[in-house]
Amino acid sequence: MRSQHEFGTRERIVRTTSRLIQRQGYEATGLKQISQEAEATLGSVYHFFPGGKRELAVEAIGHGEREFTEFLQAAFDREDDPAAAMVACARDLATGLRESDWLDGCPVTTAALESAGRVPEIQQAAESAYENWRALVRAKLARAGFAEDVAHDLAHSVINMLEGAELSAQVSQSTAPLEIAGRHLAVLVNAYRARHQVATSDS
Amino acid sequence: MRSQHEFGTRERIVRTTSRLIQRQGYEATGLKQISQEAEATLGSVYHFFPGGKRELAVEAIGHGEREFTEFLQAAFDREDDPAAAMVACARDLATGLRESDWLDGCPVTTAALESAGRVPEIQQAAESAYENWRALVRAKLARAGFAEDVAHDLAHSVINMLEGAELSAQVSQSTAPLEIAGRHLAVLVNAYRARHQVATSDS
DNA sequence: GACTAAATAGAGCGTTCGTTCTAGGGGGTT
DNA sequence: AACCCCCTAGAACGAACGCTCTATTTAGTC
Repeated sequence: MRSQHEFGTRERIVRTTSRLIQRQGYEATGLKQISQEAEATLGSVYHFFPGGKRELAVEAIGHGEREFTEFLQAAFDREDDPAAAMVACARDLATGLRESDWLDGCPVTTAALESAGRVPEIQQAAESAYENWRALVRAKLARAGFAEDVAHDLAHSVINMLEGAELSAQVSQSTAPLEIAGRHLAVLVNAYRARHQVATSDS
Repeated sequence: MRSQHEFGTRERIVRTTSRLIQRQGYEATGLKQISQEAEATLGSVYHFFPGGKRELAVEAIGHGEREFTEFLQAAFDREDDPAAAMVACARDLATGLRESDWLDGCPVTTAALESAGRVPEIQQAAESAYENWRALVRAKLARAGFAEDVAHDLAHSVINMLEGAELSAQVSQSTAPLEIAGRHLAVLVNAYRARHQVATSDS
């Protein structure tokens, strides 16, 4: 956070906006605050983003999408078994949330909800983020031998459960929802695996 | 929505605020808009809610909590089997969402995310809402014979999955996430039932 | 060294925000 | 009729909002 001197002005603005939107949402985040915390001026903001706040927010959501994609990818590369990977995801999500004093939830969700049906560009950026995350999970499950339609449906529920659990963890300031989510996702994944392959140990 | 002449001024203000917060969040909802749509004046708003916008928002979230509690209760009364009740919940949620042109998501979540760590009163109101909803699910599962700790954990994941799926459905303007969530919640619930009771048919 | 385009700088626009304030109506009790 | 009190009414405040505008500085090319 402190001193992002290694980044160019444009990148600094995007990163700052992404973090601010993650913590306080789209509406509560002002361009003045962004320019101050990014150590840029209002002139610079409008130079790089002539479309104003909306264009900047779309870019910031794209940044958040990339961030979480890397997070998922790392967990999937570390754990071979999909069920184990879900548990690891939930655990790491809980750790990150606690270490940020319950401030850094999903970098996309808040803006997505605020803008649903009101700011189409932002809604589309959020939809694209969710779709790409689901595709990542789907690919992981397919690689593990799950049928395509099963993997497609499971990917929806994995992302949705993680999303809901993170929201719940943030609001209740507790890691319990995410830990439970990890366990239950493993049970769910193994339930579908058991139907087509061999039985597995439970969580 | 149109013409709430049967309600008193105070009730009209609370209902309008709840609906506006549900659709566009806490920050984007102004007191002027509230007083206009509630057909009240600013003076009335401050008369009933001297604490201003925050006090009104807390009341509105409480109204949203009661609304969803009644929704859950109705589904639980209609369906005896918990797994079937989850499927019904998800289906009805999807129907309501589509019929509102994907505008009316969870009346609590948006404000909860916007205010997490910044507006304690609102965060607490949201936390209390989630806790009460979980208690309802927990009681339903306990009544169906689930052990207390199992019911406690399942209640978390049921609410979180519905929450995440509704968010996803709203952003992608599709009922698919909620339908999948209903099916998967039934599988999850039955997976735990199978461990302690008898095997059941799948979804 | 002169020319050009990119980037930075910040004053100021009109608007809207949450809030405060004082004044005015509408019934009920005495 | 006089009184009181709950409620309504809306003008006005300072602050903050997104955005526009005109300069000025910086960096690269001939």
